[in-house]
Amino acid sequence: MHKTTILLAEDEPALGQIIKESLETRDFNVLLCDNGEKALETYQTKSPELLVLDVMMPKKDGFTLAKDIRAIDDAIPIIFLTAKSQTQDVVEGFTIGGNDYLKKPFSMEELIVRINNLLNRTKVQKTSEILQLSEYTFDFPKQILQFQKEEPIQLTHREAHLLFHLVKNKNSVLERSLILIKLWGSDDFFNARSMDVFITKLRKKLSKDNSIQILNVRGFGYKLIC
Amino acid sequence: MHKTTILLAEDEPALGQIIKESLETRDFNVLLCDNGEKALETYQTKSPELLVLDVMMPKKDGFTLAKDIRAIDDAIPIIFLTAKSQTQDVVEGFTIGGNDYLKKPFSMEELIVRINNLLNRTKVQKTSEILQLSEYTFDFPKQILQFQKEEPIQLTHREAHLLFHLVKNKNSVLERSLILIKLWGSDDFFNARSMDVFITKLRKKLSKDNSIQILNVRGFGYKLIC
DNA sequence: AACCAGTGTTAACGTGTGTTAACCGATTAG
DNA sequence: CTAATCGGTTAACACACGTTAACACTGGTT
Repeated sequence: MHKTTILLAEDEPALGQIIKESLETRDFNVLLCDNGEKALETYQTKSPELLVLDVMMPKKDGFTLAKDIRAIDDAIPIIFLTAKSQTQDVVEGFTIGGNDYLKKPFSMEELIVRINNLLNRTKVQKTSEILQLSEYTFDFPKQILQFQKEEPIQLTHREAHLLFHLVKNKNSVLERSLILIKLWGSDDFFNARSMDVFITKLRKKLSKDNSIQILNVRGFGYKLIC
Repeated sequence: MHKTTILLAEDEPALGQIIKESLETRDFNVLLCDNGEKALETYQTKSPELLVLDVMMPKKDGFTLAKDIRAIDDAIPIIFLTAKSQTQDVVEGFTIGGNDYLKKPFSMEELIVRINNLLNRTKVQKTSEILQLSEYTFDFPKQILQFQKEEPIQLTHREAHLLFHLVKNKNSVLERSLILIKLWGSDDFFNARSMDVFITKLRKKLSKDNSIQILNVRGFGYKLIC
């Protein structure tokens, strides 16, 4: 599965690391830079989808950096992290287009909310949600599974989601309880039975290619190998 | 020059007055209400362009109020003012669409930035109600659906509205009950059957391009993908 | 008034999806 | 070896949704 890549420019190492880790637990891919120049380089080489920029930074401050990047890409969402001392006028001038800002100190929840907010607005159909599974093509948004050039199989919503999570964690174990909570809302006996049924269904639908297998790891969960 | 009208719902008189005056110096027209019910009334009679709602209010809290108003208008920007105690989950659930939130205490600059931010966004989005759907062109005001250069298909009022909401939420799930309340006024058995019929009609009319599909999400609603 | 076309609702019936149950085999602890 | 547990499979089931057609209502036309 495609992780959204976020460029984080923050010169204070401790804070940068905390934010980075917090975002990573939320399943973002985070590129941490400790000054504006590095951030610009990283932006150009790694093409992140969203920027979180500290305003006060050595080498190149957040606003100047944003200006430079805006000259190349005027759509990418930018979130500024500002200290109290920053004058409001400057901030305001930048809060147009895909921009937002957060005043330090802020909670991680606030940052995550703003990130998701901005991402939702600029979200376009992600080609990366069409996944290749050996000889199968799995289009998650369309809930379609196609073996080679055969007639595509329409998956149900549940099937698609379950498969999606399996693929996301392919070749590593996906915990039962995790998926039960995510798709069914709670890990109880009945939901677990229901999930078994869906595993069976997916196995059948994936049976045309025997290099793909959904393996059970007793007591832990499932592992999709391919 | 046209002043933007903002509805401010805040039960604490002192704070409400401060916010009102600050916004007025920024050339906004402010309608101050000290509870949710009054705010709903004011909304209906005065048609403000943006809402600033305190979450904790007597009579009708900010979230409930927002839900009610969203049923009528799903585009109007809403900013919630939340106390620290508010759980982040609830807040997050509301920070979609035209919503944002501010945690108390906040500075006036912060509020003004967010207001301008949301106003700018909705302005851009509002420009065109002629929507492109893969190979189809959908002119919502004219209720016309055209596939490539073929003869345009005239949609009925209901069809156009239903499609409009699907398109607006494309690639994400549009809740059944939401649309039932918005288009039919209430979510009951018969309206639900009626809606099914319209989904069928739309599917037929959109069938020329099979990259467009209206997928059902059992128990939740529909997802238009394209 | 009688007719008609267009629109939306209701009804009847059919299909699809997810849950539950029943039964079974496999694995592991005692 | 035996019992307990976990997972696999199939089928039955309930109910959400799909489809078609008949019906009712509206407003316009003759």
